[in-house]
Amino acid sequence: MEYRVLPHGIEVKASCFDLDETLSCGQCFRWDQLGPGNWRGVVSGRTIIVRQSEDVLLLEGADLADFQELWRPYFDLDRDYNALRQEMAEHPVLAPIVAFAPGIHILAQPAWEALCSFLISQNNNIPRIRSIVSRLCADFGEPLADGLFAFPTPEALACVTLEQLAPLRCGYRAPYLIDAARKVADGHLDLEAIARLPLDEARERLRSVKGVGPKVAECVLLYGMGRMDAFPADVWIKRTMGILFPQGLPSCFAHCAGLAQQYIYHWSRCGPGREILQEQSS
DNA sequence: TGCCAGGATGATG
DNA sequence: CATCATCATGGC
Repeated sequence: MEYRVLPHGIEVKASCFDLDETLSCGQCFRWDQLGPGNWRGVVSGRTIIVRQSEDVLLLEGADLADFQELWRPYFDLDRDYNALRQEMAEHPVLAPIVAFAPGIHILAQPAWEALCSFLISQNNNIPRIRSIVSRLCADFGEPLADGLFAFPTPEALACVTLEQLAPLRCGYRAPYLIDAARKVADGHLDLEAIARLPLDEARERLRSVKGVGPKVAECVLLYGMGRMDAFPADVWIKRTMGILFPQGLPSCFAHCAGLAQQYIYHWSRCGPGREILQEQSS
């Protein structure tokens, strides 16, 4: 991964990365598409516009410190996705799935934001998740420039009442958010520490939050805690995604099951997987 | 109108 | 341990 500092931002050469695929595949809910290869988002209280043409990424307005501390890990620019994709492309079942969206990276989102986002996501659809998260930030997050808002802190949400959350229209999930906020704010749930626990212990800790079931826990682990080995392939991919692997699971699942899961999800939602899975189930 | 959407929960066989 | 109704909301 090469990069250089420009007066108006950071330019990165990122092979095997597609901005549109990465930001629209359903792993994040706070990016707005301004055009093809052109997005605006807020991460960790910082606003940015990102453009991509070919394999060149432009982080508009970011300085070197921003890049090193935030955007470089956020976009997971140091992982060898070429090798991962190649490994998956050798598998007969996984190959067409990976080929549908070969440029997906797993974003390293803030754990607290991931927890809230995927609490809201349960039994919900992506456009509505986005609108609820947007209202959550506008109502309880710190205002930034251009009418944007930071994601609200756990402390800010910990003292909020159900009545105050009502305008979000997030339904029965509102008490889940408050429970999570209180547990994080009072130190009962240390997300930084949980991220470093063995996978099964981290799971168990996350599940202590109301509304965090098997699915949400894996999403927080993968998208908010950098655990690429989340979504255990043997119990998850086969059962939940409805994908069968007659030749057995490819070896890459051992260390990047989460990425494979995201590929499969995107493919089953937007790609030919929709029809294929329907035929299988009927 | 009924069904679905990045599910989880509590009750019941 | 498996199944099942229920939960709030909005789009189709």
